Amino acid sequence: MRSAKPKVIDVARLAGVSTATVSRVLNDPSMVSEATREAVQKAVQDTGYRVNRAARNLRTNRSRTVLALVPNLSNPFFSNILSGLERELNASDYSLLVTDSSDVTLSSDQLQRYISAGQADGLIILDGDIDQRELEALQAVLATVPVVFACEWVEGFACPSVRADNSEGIRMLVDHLWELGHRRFGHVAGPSTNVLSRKRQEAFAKFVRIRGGDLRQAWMLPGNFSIEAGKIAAKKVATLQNGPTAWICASDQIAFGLIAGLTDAGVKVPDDLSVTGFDNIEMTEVFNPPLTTIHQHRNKMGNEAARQLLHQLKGSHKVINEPTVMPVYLVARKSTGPVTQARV
Amino acid sequence: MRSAKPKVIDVARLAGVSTATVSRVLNDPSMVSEATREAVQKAVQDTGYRVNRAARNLRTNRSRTVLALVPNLSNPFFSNILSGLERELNASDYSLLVTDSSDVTLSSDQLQRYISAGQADGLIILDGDIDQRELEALQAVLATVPVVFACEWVEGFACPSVRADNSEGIRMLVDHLWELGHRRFGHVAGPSTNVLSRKRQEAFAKFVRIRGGDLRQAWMLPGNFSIEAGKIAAKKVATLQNGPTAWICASDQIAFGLIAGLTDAGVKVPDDLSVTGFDNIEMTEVFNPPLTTIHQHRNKMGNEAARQLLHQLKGSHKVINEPTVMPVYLVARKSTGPVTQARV
DNA sequence: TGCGGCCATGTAATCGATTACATCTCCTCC
DNA sequence: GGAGGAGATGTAATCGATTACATGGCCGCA
Repeated sequence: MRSAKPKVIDVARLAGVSTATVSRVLNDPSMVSEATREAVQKAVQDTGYRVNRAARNLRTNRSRTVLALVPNLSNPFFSNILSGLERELNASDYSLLVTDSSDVTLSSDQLQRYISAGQADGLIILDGDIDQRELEALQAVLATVPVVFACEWVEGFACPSVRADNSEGIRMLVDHLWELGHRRFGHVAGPSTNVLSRKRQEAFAKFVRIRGGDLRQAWMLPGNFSIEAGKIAAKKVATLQNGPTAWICASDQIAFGLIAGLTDAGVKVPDDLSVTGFDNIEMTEVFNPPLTTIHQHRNKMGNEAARQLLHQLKGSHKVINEPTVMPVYLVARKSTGPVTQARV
Repeated sequence: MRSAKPKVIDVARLAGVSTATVSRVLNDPSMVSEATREAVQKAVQDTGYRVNRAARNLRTNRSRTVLALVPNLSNPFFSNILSGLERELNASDYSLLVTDSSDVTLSSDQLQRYISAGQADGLIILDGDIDQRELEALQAVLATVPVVFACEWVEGFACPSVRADNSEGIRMLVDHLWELGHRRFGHVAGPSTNVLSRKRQEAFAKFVRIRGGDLRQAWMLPGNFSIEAGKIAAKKVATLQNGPTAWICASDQIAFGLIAGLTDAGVKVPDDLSVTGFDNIEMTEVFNPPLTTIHQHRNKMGNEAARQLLHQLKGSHKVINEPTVMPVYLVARKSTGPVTQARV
């Protein structure tokens, strides 16, 4: 082990040049003649030199680090997006800092801690549930560093975002069910404050209406994205007389809970009722019955969000505030089937 | 908006003191008289001052940041641990940097990038699958910054670690099944390179033997932690004549795949065979049948790992290389039942 | 009274890079 | 032949904190 960490000056001495030249080789090699460049690169190798990030950050006033605000780190839903983010950022030599936005009330304080302190050059927000006060803090941040929403977003907040085509996903489900003969549709929603949940619910109403299906308020049940919400909904669903033959749930978890609850109540899926989810989480495939759902490329959404942020960070400040909408795919499995004649 | 970010000097002027005093108030208030302290704190408030991390890091040669090496960020299994880490670190004003260790070959390079560059003061490794060359790089790192393993670990590598009591979990499952009357046990293992997998397999053999059960090599199937591995195992299991009546799987996913495969083959769980998982992931509860499995507090493991790292970072260099073993819990559900008389 | 010591505070060096500006060399072109 | 410009490199200022060392005031004690 070398006793002390080598510094630019050590590299410079070994290569017989000045520290400025070493720095140039590291940051913009084209400025330096080939011979010098090679000599410096060799010296870097020989000394095992690594730039001191803190020093560079101080001087350049950048951190080459991006902060991801995740609503709930322990929710597997987000890990895929994180993975996509990380890959893309690392490829550009950026690092990824993560924080749970439900943790400390995000608010100005949490954000300032990272942004004003210069710990992060940009922000990727996976959380659309931001209250008014926090939004104001965010507005202020927006003036300072680029921000991109991924997956979720806040309506009316002028800022680039990457999201799945939630509406199209619901359309696919409605069409799929329609073709199976279903005419009465029910919906179990996610949390009413959540933007994904609202979009899906709106799309549900829209496409059922377009198709000319029977749409009733009483068949649109509240919930949140949890299994528990599905179970609760199941109690209601099991008692409905002449109710929907097909239930579109705002998440796979809800669908799991709903199906589990229905099974307990003696209602069979898909024989008696069809049920669909949304997200295509890993378990949908082995669930019994395997769940018909909508797949979104969460990894790619992460990639894309990172790319958009990097794009802004690398200077071209033409910010596209138009949302980037990623395609979704219908995955038809066994939880949906032809409408039962007895129930038409 | 203030035109420029306030700096210590601005705070110092406003409070009528020197920058040194401001810094003292921020870092060790006890050194400063009460009157001055309050004046400075007020000035900090009034200016909206935030320390520049890069400058502080440069001077103190610390980053107040910890790097988590995650084998596969998109695996939900790790998100819980991350969450625990993050919470604990944030409470001590540390930040969490994450990187996917499967991403770039971790190796010296990836590590150096963070550690030698001073981007992280410590390392939390969630990945036990580290090859020999990488281990050497890691040894070198160990001399520089504290390292803690969480959940997984590398055997024979002298370094603190936090892990679940894998062996005890398997014992609980064996005992649970034994009491249900089972005497012939099978195991579907995880990847052979994985330390958790090996521990669980060893424990399986050990406790079946202790109980006096029938233990055969042919009943210990290879696999990895995936659903797919369970499905593959199912093909084999379905053909066994007079085979095990109870199957202990190294992960919940394997159990899902196994049960799904068995169901397809017309074998009923738990009527014909009992099956258990390991981990108690969220979906176990709604799976049909609900899965008997072992629960571990992944969140708390994250907390504990972070605490141990912080402990080292905060100076008390008494490193406990003894692993910290966290308790696990049996969650008995419907995938296990009394042994079928016809199969005893 | 005077000395030693403690406490609170200030002055200025320092961390390790990047980069504005200066310098020097070598060409080109009139 | 000389002005001017381009290209390569060096010198030294700079980023914004922390902290070693210096200073000054005050108290207690001989």
